[in-house]
Amino acid sequence: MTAETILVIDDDQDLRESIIEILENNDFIASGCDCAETALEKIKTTPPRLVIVDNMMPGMGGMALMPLLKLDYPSIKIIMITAFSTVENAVSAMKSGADDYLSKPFRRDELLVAVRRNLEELKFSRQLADPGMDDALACLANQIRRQILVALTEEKQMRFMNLTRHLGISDHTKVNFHLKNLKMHKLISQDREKAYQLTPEGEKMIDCLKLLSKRIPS
Amino acid sequence: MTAETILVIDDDQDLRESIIEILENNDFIASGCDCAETALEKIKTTPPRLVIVDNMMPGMGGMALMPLLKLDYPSIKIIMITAFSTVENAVSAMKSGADDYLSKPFRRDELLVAVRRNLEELKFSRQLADPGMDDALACLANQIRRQILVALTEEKQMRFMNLTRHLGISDHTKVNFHLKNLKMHKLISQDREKAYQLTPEGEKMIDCLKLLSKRIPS
DNA sequence: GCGAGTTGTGAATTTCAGTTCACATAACTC
DNA sequence: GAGTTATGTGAACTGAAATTCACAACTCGC
Repeated sequence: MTAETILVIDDDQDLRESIIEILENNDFIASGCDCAETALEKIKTTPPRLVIVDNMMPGMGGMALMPLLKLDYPSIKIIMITAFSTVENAVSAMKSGADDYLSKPFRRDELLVAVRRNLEELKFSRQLADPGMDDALACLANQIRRQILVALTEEKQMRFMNLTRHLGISDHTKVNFHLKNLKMHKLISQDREKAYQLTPEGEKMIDCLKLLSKRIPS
Repeated sequence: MTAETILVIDDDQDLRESIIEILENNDFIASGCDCAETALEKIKTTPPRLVIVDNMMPGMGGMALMPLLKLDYPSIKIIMITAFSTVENAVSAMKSGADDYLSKPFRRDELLVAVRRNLEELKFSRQLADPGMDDALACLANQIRRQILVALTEEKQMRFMNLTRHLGISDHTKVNFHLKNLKMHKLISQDREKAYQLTPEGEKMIDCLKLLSKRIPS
């Protein structure tokens, strides 16, 4: 139902218009911009689902545009296209936030495959309302529990009182409460020596937190 | 304090040992494996901070190893090295979970730069215990609020009753409570027409949720 | 202007996470 | 084996989050 809008940013008018034509012939809603600066203006009023951006442009290049875009509109997918492509360039594009990377010249079906694949990934959002996430998120929404997880990533494993002192909490039963909570959610486990350690799920959580901390400014 | 351990996975013994030597000369703790299968065993007992893996190996290749590794140990950084590198290969390596990508032959300082950069990123974890994250996480730890955010990403903007019906909630004041909550946390805003929409922060949150939903199995 | 639907507020109540306290058992120290 | 530290449990208490209810203002069609 909602429109699959795509913005094509390229200073080469021929290429830009031919990409737009290909997209429109395949039932996408596409529009174009000839430079990164006007693209940013345009996105401010009508943010697209996906952006196709050329690397080499007068003014701000695609490589500089991507971090700006990801910062303000992290859900917009970015496909970078570039003429003089090298491995180094591709790697740094992906690290700068590109979701896909195409070398010029590319075939029309290469383009369409990349576009469809990236739009498909956006559909993930349907799952977000899953009530199963309540538990996971509520479990992390507590500073002490996060501190415990962090302590265990750093020290691999710790005993009870050891951990309590490490956190600087005088009431050991409070720590115990949160340990039980984490254990119940299978984020940490305890061996015969009574030492606590992260489970694989716990490691995943820490990884999630890392991602979040990069994205939540505050 | 905690050791910066690195595992080098390469079937070429000469290259593997020379990489280990470079790393050890620079105060890292490095060890090696000659294939992906034994690497997985080894990681199970002593997980490293970072893995350097060759793409082409007899048995499981580096490209197949990465998703397995990221699934069980998402916090381990992966640097892929490969002899016959192409742009396509680099792009697909990054999409499969590589954090960096080096083409053979590489200079020792290229290797060291990549290793140091990736280990540096791991230090992010120090921030995770930040109490400022309580708010953000608590706000998301509620199904109704997540449903609202998802609805607004899909529909761009919605009025009050419209949204309430969309969620299938009979009591409109309940929805109002969560809307107020989201508004207070600046994840959504309301225009003069009284329609609600996501703020840029709200978009970031949705993006975070998307990341989480990919990683939390449940 | 009237009636129906929309959008909202504030107070009362319920629910549940988190804290604190009092106590118990194991483990270790000398 | 007496004393001390480590580890843990259960019940009572506290407060914030969430729900429900009663009501009010506003807007729109007619």
